[in-house]
Amino acid sequence: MDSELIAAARRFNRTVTQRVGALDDEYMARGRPLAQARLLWEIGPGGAEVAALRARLGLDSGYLSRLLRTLESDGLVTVAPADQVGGDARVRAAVLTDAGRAEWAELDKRSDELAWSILEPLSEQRRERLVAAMAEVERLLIASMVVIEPCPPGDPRARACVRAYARDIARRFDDGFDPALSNPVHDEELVPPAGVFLLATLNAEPVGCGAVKLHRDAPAEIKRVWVADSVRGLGIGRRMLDELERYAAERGWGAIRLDTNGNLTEAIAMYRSAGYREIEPYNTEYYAHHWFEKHLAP
Amino acid sequence: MDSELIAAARRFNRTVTQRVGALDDEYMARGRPLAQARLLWEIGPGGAEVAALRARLGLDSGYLSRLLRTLESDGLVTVAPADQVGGDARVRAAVLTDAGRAEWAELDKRSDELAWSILEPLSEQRRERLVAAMAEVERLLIASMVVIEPCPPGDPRARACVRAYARDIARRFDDGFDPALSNPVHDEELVPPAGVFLLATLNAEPVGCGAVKLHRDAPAEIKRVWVADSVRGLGIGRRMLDELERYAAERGWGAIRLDTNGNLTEAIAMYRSAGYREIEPYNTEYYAHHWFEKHLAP
DNA sequence: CCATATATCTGACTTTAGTCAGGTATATGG
DNA sequence: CCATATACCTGACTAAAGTCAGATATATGG
Repeated sequence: MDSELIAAARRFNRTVTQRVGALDDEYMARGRPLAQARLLWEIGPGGAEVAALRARLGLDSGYLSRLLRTLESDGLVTVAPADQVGGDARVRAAVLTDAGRAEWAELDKRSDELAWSILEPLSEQRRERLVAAMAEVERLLIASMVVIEPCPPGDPRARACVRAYARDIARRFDDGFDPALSNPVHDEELVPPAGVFLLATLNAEPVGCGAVKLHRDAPAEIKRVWVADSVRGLGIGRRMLDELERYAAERGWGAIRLDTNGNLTEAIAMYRSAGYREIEPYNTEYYAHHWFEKHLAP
Repeated sequence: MDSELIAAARRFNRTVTQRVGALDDEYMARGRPLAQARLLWEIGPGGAEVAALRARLGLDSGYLSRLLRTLESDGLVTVAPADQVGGDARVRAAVLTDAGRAEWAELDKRSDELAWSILEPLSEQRRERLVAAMAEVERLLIASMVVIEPCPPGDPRARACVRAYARDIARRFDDGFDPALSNPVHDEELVPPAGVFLLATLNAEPVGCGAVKLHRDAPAEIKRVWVADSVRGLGIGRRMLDELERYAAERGWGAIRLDTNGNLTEAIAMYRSAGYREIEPYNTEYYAHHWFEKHLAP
């Protein structure tokens, strides 16, 4: 723990978060209780399902219901069954009324004003620097908020990642990707003690995955490393790799391998920079052009 | 208003302040009501006067009193007359007890932990980048929070600035600074309509000043431009200059002048970059080596 | 000494935020 | 069709946050 870095991060938390956060709330509230204002904002011009609002704002179901009733009786919102095709009749969605839309537009305007009130006193050059630094902080904080945890491969979030992974490689491989031609990976192989499936999430949304098979009497094998576009370039892939290696090393494996397609150039660069060395083919994977191995410290 | 910059600042406000802010509060609270925790934190190991706490936390006087009673009855704090020499017997100060100090240390530790929990998931390189960007955001936000407003030259904050200004130049001039040798500036000259004194404040603390005399039938004259060390390099001096020029221009003056000492090299550079041109001496100021003038657009 | 201002305090109050235990209607797997 | 789960709801409650009108003691200028 570098105490200078920590001190700087603390100063930032204090000055920036507290002050800008308080300003933000003040601008948002407009005489209305903050919870209501936030809810109105979150519903937005396009409306939102009640469950989604609950998740995004982290509210108690009863509390949210009551807030919605208040906004409804103020004529800002209507709550009605969410009529998606073939939808679940229990699910309801909140939609802004005309008055609600006007109020939302006002909040939007005030949000712009707040942002401008921060930038306005600065010279043009400093404005640009501030915005660039803000963007950097934002991206890196997002990176630091990504959590990597074991997850059953059957979990819907895990499935969604694997599907996205398949779509991605189908687009990048020269001849597409037909799972039938590729060596299959079975769920049981990615469940302890045979292996593990790790899921990367950002605010509970899946944004990446990776798996390792712990082969008996053979090096461990990495599979399905994928990172969503939205969080690429933030070091998530590398962290995933580290976690998978650590998992294998902690269980006594001394080496770890993987195969990959020649078109995945950034992935290959990442493997090399992470200490992987190219080796002779150790399997007959149809889509593989390169095979890599890394020795693991015990 | 550049809408791209605004959008970026808004994103920052939302993601960063809301999330980090919420985390911050959570770490701070420790089962105790947040207001109490914040108050305990603000009192700090050195103690603090009640009035100072009220100002810093922006609390209602009655509310603060009650919070202090609660902390007192929890054995964390004692409130007693603030015995400064020759002090005001009404003023009271809060001081942490041993238990309070222990609790404060715990909050301090948790603050470190929170900061580290943000940095920890990142690679060393990204940590450094994040901290650098945080520092940049912080500095520029501080710059943007400085407010420049007219202030009576007799106001204690104005007096404090002028004293600091005199101390500063005394240190920088080759032969010190003796006000008796310098052309005097009287308060009445810095009060409308004869002129104006502008005060720069950061969270109500004075951090800079500047004044302009509106001479009859002669160019306006800038005096006493000073910026506190703590906010130097943030463009405050330049903003002060702009405001003074604007003040004179709006009232019909077409030119503005100033004299300065040759040792104040950054100030001279600033005048030049702001469009001032060196002219012949227009007064007999003992400490002046350079005289500048700028034409003002109507 | 008096009138007025100031620093802090107490008491009485309201609003906001949030929790928890059910209740109703719909969905789902067998 | 039944048991169980789920999505949203209502009612009853608590704690926290904040406001306001005085009360008390001290300061300050005349």
